[in-house]
Amino acid sequence: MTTIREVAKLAGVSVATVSRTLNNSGYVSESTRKRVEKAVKELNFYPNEVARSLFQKKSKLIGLLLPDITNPFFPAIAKGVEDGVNQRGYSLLLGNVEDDAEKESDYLKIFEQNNIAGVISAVQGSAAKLNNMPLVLLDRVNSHQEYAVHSDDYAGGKLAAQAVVERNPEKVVIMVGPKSVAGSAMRLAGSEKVLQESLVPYEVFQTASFQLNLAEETAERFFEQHPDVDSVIASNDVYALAVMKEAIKRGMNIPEDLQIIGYDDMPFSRMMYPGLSTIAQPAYQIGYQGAELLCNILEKGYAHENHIQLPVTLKLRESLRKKDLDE
Amino acid sequence: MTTIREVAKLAGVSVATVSRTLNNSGYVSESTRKRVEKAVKELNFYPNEVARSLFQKKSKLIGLLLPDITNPFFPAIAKGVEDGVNQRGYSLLLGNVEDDAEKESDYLKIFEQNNIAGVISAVQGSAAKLNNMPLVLLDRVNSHQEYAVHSDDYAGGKLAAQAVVERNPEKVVIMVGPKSVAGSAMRLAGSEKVLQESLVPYEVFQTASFQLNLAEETAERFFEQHPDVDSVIASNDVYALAVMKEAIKRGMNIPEDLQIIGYDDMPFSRMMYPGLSTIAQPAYQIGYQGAELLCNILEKGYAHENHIQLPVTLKLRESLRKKDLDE
DNA sequence: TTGAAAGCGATACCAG
DNA sequence: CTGGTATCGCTTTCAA
Repeated sequence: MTTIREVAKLAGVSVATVSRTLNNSGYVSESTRKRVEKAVKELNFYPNEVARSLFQKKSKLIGLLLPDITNPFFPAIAKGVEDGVNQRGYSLLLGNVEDDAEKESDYLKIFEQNNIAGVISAVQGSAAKLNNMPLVLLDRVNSHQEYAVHSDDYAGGKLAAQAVVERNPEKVVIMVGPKSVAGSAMRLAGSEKVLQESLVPYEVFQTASFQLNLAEETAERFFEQHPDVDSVIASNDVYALAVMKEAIKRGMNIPEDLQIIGYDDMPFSRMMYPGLSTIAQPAYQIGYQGAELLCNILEKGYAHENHIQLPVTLKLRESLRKKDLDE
Repeated sequence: MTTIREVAKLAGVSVATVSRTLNNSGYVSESTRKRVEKAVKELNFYPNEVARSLFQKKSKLIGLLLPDITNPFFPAIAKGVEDGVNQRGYSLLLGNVEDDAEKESDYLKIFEQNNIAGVISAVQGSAAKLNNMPLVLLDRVNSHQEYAVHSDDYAGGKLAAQAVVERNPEKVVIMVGPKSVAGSAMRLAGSEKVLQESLVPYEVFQTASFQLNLAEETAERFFEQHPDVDSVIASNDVYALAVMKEAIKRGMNIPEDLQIIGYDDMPFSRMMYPGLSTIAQPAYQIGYQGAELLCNILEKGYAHENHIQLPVTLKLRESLRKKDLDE
C-alpha cells in the first residue's frame, strides 16, 4: 500500500501539501499541485479511508438494514440505495436482520464501531437504539419525527380493496402483515374503509411475519381457516403467490374461483402465470431517494422535507377477474 | 463515544492494560482484569474498529461482490455468506456490480481503501485485479488456482438434459448463459453429451447476459428464432420463467406444448404455477461454505481444500411432462 | 504484571 | 503558499 508520505517524498513536498491538493483545501500553487498530481499518478496512490475515517470520526460507509433479503422487494430497494449512495461517494455495509431484534442491535453496534456516516433502514423500530447516527427509514415508518421515504400505504390499501370490490367478490379475506409493521395497519385501514363503504363483508387474517420461508405454511393455514374465500387482499406479493399456489393445489381456478391481489409488485409478479395483480410500490425509487435524503442530511446537516411519500399504482393482471361491466 | 482512555482512567490502569484484557493478549492479573471488565461494563465500552483496523492494516470487513442482486439466486447466496461471516465476527461490504467491469474495479479499490480482510465474489473474473486480498469465488470459477465453492455444473447440465430426454422431446433448444461465465460452458457440455448420446437433435440459443431485466425481451427473441421448440433447457430459472410466461402468452400449454427445465432453484421456482422443474444449486450452502473457507484462510493463512464442490439435484415439478413410461 | 511511548495513515492547525 | 506537528483510538514492543 502506498501512503501519502511516499507521494510527498516523490513530489518533494510535505504530507500536508499532498493532503491539501488531494482535498482541494487550502492554498496550493499551480506548479506544486502539478508535481503532486504527477506523483499520485505515478505511484497509483489513493488515500486510505480507514485513516481518514479515524481522524474525521466519520467514514464513507452507510449501514443498510433489511428485514429479509430473500424477499425480492428488498433487493430492489437495496439496488436503489446502492446506486444512490455510490453517486455521492458512499458504500454500503449490509445488515440483513430477519425481524430479529438482537441481530438488529448487533448491527447497530457494528455500525457505530465502524464510524458509519448514517443508517438506512427498512426494518421496524430501528429508531432509538442508535446513538445519534443519522437515520433514514424506508417503507416502514414509525413516527413523524424521523426522516423517511415511503409510499402511501393508506391509498394502497384502498386501491387494492377497490379493485376487488369492483369484481364481484363473494367472500373477501384481507391478509394483514405483522402488527408491528406500521404500514400494515395503514393498508388495512384503507382496505376496510372501502369495503365498509361498499357494504362488502370481509374477514381479516393476521400473518405473524413477512418472512419468505413462512409463506407456504401460512397459505395452508389460511385456507384451513377460510375454506370458502373467493377474494383475497394479500399482505404482500410473496404471500399472494403462496396463496395462489396453494389454491391451485386445492383445485381452485384463478381467478374464477379465487381472485387475488398482492402488494409490492416485486419483479417476479409480472413474470408468473397467472400474472399477479398488485399494488406497485416504486421499490428502486424508495431506495434511491432514501439514499439521496440521507446524503443531503450528511452534507448539509438537515433536509427540508423529512417525509417523502411516493405514489402507489394498481397493476391489473390475470389474478383478478374481469370487471362486472366487462362481463 | 467512549474510548479506551476513559476505561483506563476509571479502572485506574493504563490503556495498554485495558487493551491486553480486551484482547486476551499478554499478562493481566486476575484482580486488574476484574477491575477493567467492571469499568468496561460501566461505561458500556466497545472498541472502535476503525482505530483497530488502522493499526492492524486489516479490518473485520469482507467485501461481497454480486453480479445481480435482483436475481433471487444471489440474495440466497448472500444470506449464506452473511451468516457465515457473522459467525466469525466479520461484516459485509456490499458490491452489486451488474456485469459492469468498471463498477467491479471501483469496488475492489474501495475494498482496499477500507482495509478489507478479504473478498467473496460471485462475479466472473474478479481475479487478478485485487492486490493480494484473499479471495474466494462463488459459483463461478475461473482457474483451479483459486479458492472457490461451486456446484457441479457438468453434472447439472447432464441432469437437466437427461430429464428432458426421458420425456419425449421433439425439438430441444438449449439456452446458454454468457460465454464469459465458466459454469455456462460446463453445463452446456454436460447437456450436449447427454443429447448426443441419446441421438436427440437440438439447437443452442445464446443469451448475452444473466441480468433479470433482459429476461423478457430475450424470451421474445427466443421464440422468434425457435418458433417450433417443444423442450427447453434454460440457462437459469429467471430465464426459464420468462420463457414460460412468453409461451403462455403465445397460447402454448405447459408442459404439453412446451416443457422446460431451469437452473438454480431459486426460492420462487417452487412457488409458481406451473412449478418450474429445475436443477437445484444449494445457494445458501454455497454462500455459507464460501464464508467459512475465506475465514479459515484469514485465520490460518491457508486452507486444505481450495475447491469445494457441492452437489446439484433435479427438482421435478409441473413444467416437465410425465415420463414416457408413465403415459 | 504493568505502563510509557511509538506508530498505523491521513487531516488540519499554526507558524513561518 | 508551505511545512511541522498534534491528533484520531487502538495495539504492541520495550523497560521497568
